[in-house]
Amino acid sequence: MGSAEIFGTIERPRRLPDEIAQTIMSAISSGELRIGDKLPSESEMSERFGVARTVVREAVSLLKFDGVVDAKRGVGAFVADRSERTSFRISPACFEKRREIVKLFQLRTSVQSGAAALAAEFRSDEQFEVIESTFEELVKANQRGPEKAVEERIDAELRLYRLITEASGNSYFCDVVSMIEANIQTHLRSAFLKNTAACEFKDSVIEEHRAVVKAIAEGDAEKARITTRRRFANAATSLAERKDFA
Amino acid sequence: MGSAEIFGTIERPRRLPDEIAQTIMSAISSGELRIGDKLPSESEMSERFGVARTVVREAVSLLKFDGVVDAKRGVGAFVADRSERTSFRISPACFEKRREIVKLFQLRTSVQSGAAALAAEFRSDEQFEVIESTFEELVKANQRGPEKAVEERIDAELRLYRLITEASGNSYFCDVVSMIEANIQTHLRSAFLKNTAACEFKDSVIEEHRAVVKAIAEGDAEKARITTRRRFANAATSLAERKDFA
DNA sequence: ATAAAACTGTTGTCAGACAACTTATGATAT
DNA sequence: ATATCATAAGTTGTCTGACAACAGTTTTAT
Repeated sequence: MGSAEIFGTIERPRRLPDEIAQTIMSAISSGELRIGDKLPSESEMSERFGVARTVVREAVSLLKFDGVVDAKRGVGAFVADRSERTSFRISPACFEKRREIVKLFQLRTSVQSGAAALAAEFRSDEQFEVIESTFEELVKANQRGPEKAVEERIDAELRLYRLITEASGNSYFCDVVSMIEANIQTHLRSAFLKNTAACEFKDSVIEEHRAVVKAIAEGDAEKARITTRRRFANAATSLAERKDFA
Repeated sequence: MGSAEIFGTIERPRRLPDEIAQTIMSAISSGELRIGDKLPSESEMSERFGVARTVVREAVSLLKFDGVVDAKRGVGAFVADRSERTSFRISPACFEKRREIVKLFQLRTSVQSGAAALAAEFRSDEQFEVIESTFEELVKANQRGPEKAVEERIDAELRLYRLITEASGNSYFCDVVSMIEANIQTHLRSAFLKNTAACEFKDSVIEEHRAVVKAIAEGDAEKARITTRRRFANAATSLAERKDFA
């Protein structure tokens, strides 16, 4: 447990453009820069931040690509309307607070249950075979005891729901889920990987998984939706009840 | 209707870095560049594409920011694992095909119904008042006839579900929904705005909206989820049945 | 008074340079 | 021959300066 405190959060060598993009972005979301406002010129920002103009350009280029700002040659760069945005991104900075993770779990639950419903409807037989065998792996890992097969268990769990999502036939679900999943996982892992796994190590959890797989086997979209939601809602609850959940 | 064919899709002055980022991105998603592969050096790409290195840098910087590639100084840039990605983005290029819009509708349905459920649970009374009055505006606009208040009707509809999403208290839902919404809307608008609106101009639709609002009023999360899903699933169906849906 | 031209400011692109860093190669010492 | 160290080459990160393309404003010429 102490290891988390010894190392703390790694501080990777931040890139200058990312840093500046974040700065501008927070100025926008804080309301300091409102919709339609003109950003300072690249030269001015380069002076103000004390970096080269190329760095500022890269930063602004990120925001343009996300549709956060809109630049007109010869005029300037302006804060775009929120509805112009073309990306959804999870800022790593938000993960200090447990509330953020709970919110991500809510979104995950919603999306994942929708994916399961589609999977029940549109899966191919080949896809289901892989899903079923992955579930069997999960069961087997679970039988080996709480301490032993932690990694295998988590791995099988992740694979299972990734496969289900892919079976939905909708790549948008895959993209959203994998992104949320990755964020939750990394930030949870670094904090208390084993405890989390051990805590969720119950037969009732396996039964919840089984219900999902069964619903998909039967092609029952509605049941797949409900069972998936139940599973993830319970996961969120058991997470929220952890006292070591900083 | 002809106007859409006369003008076709606008071709805005593409930015070079965006173009190159897309190129690299498609090389990755097509499997030409696999996970862990090293990208050509910036100098080499700048030669191959016939652009300055700064342009290539901006392009790569976009991909780095999205977590699609990971660059190490002194070594090179490598294709990252999919799970490292930190953004979900809808590529505008995908909108030629109606299937893509249907897929987006599926995701929208899932997310929006989850947001409605949360809204039913956590909304404040102030928030509900605004939701209710917006619904009243929608009803009023609807009563003015199919041809007259098209804009008002669409506007009220958008506002209504934006408010509901905000009432969920989870900003992630807002971000995802507003992004999907914007994409669907713009690409639908340009094609056949009025017909779509007129086609969905039925009292039954209003009743579906009313059911959602009622569920939120009662604080019934489950009912809010179901009614919202029904509404959006029907919208998707009526869209898919359009013969002028290119 | 009006129209054309020059000027200014901004974004987009280009070219070259150096710093920081990693890896591989070759030289040197044992 | 082997191990160790110095050197060189290659790559990303940053800096500097310049010019092109474009929009808006001011000045000037008719």
